[in-house]
Amino acid sequence: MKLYDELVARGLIAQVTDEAEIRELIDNGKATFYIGFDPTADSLHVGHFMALCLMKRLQMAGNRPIALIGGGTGMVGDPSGRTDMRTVMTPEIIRHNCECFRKQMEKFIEFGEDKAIMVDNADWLLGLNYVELLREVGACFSVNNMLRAECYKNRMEKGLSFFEFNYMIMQAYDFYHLYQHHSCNMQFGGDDQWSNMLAGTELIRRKLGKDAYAMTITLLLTSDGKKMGKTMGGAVWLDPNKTSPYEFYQYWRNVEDADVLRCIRMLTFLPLEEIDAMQSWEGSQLNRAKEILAFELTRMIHGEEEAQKAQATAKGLFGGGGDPANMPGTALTPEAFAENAITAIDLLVACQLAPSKGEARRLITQGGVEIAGEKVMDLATAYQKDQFTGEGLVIKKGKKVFHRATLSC
RNA sequence: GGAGGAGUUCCCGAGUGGCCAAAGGGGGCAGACUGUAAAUCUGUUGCGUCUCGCUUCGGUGGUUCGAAUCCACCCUCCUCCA
Repeated sequence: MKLYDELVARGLIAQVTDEAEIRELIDNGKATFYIGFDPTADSLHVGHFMALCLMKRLQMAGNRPIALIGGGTGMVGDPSGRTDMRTVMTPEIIRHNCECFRKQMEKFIEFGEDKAIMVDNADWLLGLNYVELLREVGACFSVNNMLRAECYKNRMEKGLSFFEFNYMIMQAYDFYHLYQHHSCNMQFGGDDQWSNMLAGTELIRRKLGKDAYAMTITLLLTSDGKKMGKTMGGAVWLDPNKTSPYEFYQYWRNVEDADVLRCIRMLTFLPLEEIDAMQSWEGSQLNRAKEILAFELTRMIHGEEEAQKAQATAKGLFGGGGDPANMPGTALTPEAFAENAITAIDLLVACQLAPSKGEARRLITQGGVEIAGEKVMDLATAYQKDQFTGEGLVIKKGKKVFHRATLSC
C-alpha cells in the first residue's frame, strides 16, 4: 500500500489542498515538508507526538522533513482554537522550551545530512522590519478573509488583539521563507492550523506564483469530543520527568473502549492488517487491545525496556503476579515524621495523593485508601518510620492509583 | 473619547444587608456494579488543631453591630456610538 492510502486508512488525514498532487509527491518521496512546533511548554505532548509520527512515516517513504521550532512565533502565540489569550511568555522561557523540544525530537527523528533538518523561525522572524514586512507581504492578505477564518471564530466574541491576529501572517511567512530557502513545498499540521497553513500557500502563490501544498492531521479526539492526551492534571507529556513511563502507560491502558482502535490506528506503526484483525474484538477482549496500545506507545517514546517495566508493574498491580516495582513513588524526608511516626492523613498529603488534609480525611472516611494491603478505617492510623525502609509502603488510592512511599536517607 | 452592561468557588451560573463556605448544573474525587471500559446509582467537592476557627464572591478604601449584597474610587471584559 502506498503511503497516502495508508494515511487515509489510518484516519490521519483531515484536510488537503490538492489530493492528487500531494499523493503524487509523498508517495514518491518528492516532498520537502515542514511541521511547526510552538514552544508553549517545556516538553512535547501527545499532540506533538502525532505530528512527529507523521514526520517519520513520510521520512521512511523518502520525503525530507523540516522540523520547525517556533522560537519566533512563540513570541506571539497562536490564537487558533482558543477562547482566551495565551499568557505571553518571556524570551528566556521560550528559549528554554525550544531547547527541550529540540532534545526530545532528536530522540525520535533522525536529523542530519540528507535527513531531517531542524530550523527555528526566530532566525528569520525576529529580524523583520515592520514597515518592510507590511510592504512585502502585508498587501497579500485580506483582512476580510482573515476574519472569516475558522481559527478566529470563537475569538470574535471574546475579543482578539491585533497582536495575536498577526500570528497567521507570521506562520504564512515561515512557509514562504522555507519555500525559498529550503525548497519546502508542503506543510503539515494539526487540523486547527488549517487556516494558518492556507495563508502560507496563498502567500507563496501571490509572491512567487508557485504552488505549495498543505495537509492537516486529524485531531485525536475521544468519543465524546475531548482532546486525547489531556488529563485533569494537564497534558500527557513525553518527558519522563513530567509523566513517568508508568503513568504514560496507564493513560493509554485506560482509554475508553470506543477509542482504542482509533488510537492504535492513528498512533502506532502496527501493520494495518493486524489492526483490522482487532476490529472484531469485543467486550473484555478489548482489554488486550488496550495493552497493545499502551505498550506500543510507551515503547516508542520511552524505549523497550521502560515499556516492559511499565507493563510488568501494571500487570502486577492489577492482575497480580507481576512485578509491582516500578510504580510512582515518593521518598519521604525524616522531617515528615513526628516522633518517628506519620499519620495516614499526613502520608497522603506528603505523597501528593491528596491536595489537603481535609481531602485526605475525606478519602479515608469514604473508604478509598489502602495502605500496605489494608484498608485504612481509622483517621488516626499512623505508621512508624522504620516501616518505610527498603521497599517502603504501598499506598492505594481509589481503585487505580498506586504509590510507593519510601524513606530517603 | 461617549452611552450602557458585566466580573461569584475548577467551569457555567443563582444569590441584592444577617438563616451564606454561598442554590443548581457540569467537571473532579470516592463507594457500589464491572473488564484497570462505558452507562447507572450513592456520597463528596475552600483551609485548619474540624460540634469550633480562619480565608474566599475583580481590586482598594468606606458605611454598618453585621457586606458577595450598600457607597466611593480603580482595574478588566462585553455591546452600541466615534
